[in-house]
Amino acid sequence: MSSPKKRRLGSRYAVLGMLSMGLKTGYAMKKHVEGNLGHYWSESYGQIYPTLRQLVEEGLATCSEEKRKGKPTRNLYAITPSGRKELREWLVVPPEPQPQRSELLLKLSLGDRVASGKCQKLIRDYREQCERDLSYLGEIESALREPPPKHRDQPYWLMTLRHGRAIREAELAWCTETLEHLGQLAGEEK
Amino acid sequence: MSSPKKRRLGSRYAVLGMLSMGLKTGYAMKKHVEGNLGHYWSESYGQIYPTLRQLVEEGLATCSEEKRKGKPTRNLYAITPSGRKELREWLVVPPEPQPQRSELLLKLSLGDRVASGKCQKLIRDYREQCERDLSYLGEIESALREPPPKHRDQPYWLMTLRHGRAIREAELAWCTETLEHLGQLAGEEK
DNA sequence: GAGATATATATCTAACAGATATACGACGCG
DNA sequence: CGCGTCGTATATCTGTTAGATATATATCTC
Repeated sequence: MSSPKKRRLGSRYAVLGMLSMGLKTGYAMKKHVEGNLGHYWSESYGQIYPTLRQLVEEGLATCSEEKRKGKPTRNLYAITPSGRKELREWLVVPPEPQPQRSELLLKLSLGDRVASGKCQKLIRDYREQCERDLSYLGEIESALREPPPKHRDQPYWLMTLRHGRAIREAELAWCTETLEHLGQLAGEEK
Repeated sequence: MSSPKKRRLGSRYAVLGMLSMGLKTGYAMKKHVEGNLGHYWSESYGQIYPTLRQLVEEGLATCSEEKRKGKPTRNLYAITPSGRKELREWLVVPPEPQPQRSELLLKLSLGDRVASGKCQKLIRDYREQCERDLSYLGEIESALREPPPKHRDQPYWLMTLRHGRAIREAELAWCTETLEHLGQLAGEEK
């Protein structure tokens, strides 16, 4: 009885979280994910809109129509006290290890099947991606630090940015190391 | 016309890759993923078995029944030349950035909504997970280095292991740093 | 001989990514 | 002025995937 039920429900709490930050429309949430959370979260319309409807059904959010002259009517959502309660309860549950899936590492692990130059290209492309990510993270960080507004969540956002930076820098170093190893491997088989 | 179609199909190529390593049954593949690939790949029976059947349909693999006295009949699979070809073609395609989803960072970014001790617990639990991962990676690595067999893929497997190590060590350092920041935050609000 | 563990196959549900369809206003451009 | 494109906003569809469960037999352990 009382099976543990490991459903993930990430979208549900991501949406609740954005409601708790004051975001009001599904569209705004999608934009926020793309622009600010992209380095550690992703969300699609296909999850956001049904989730919002479900949250309203369950009483965790409310919805009101805003009719605007000339523009299409839009739905404005807001979190309710029970929504805040459920969010807080979820926030303190330690996350279980998430399934890992790195297409890059899967490809690299099968590198013996292709010419060695192809593997090196894979790693070089990835290194460039990491560098692009790092400059993107830098942009978000300066935007976040600059003006005086100081959003209440700012210190926490900085922690997630530092995480992104730490990971990307470690990957950069790994790319360099791995390119050396691949070079040695190519040399040996001459 | 000719839309790019960004289907991921990771399971398809993971299974093809395992066939190319000589793994013969769905069960063996699942065990291999759990025991050796766990740090960068995951796969479930629900993907492995239908994928094997589909590969046979498409001529990328063959299947033969092995009847054994006393034991249930099992299906033995093998990769075909066209299977190897399709695998090699996929291996050299640079992976597109994969969707990121870190439940830990999502929770941390909303840390303002809970008592500061709860956030610190989240990070401490995660740090322990990283330490467990590191010792698990160390076990795989020593098992891989020890005897003389020297599987042809061994050098590539070591590269993926070094990746896992690099990431976990970076996360460990980030945990320590983040715990300090959280401590300062808790102190300020006194 | 009872119960747990390992081998082996198969299938279901719900969660999720990515794409597409629709509609309207604003903006730029020649 | 008309055209295309971009930004706002909502909605839905398809295919991929995670995780759980059902089944059956052999072997190992107490």
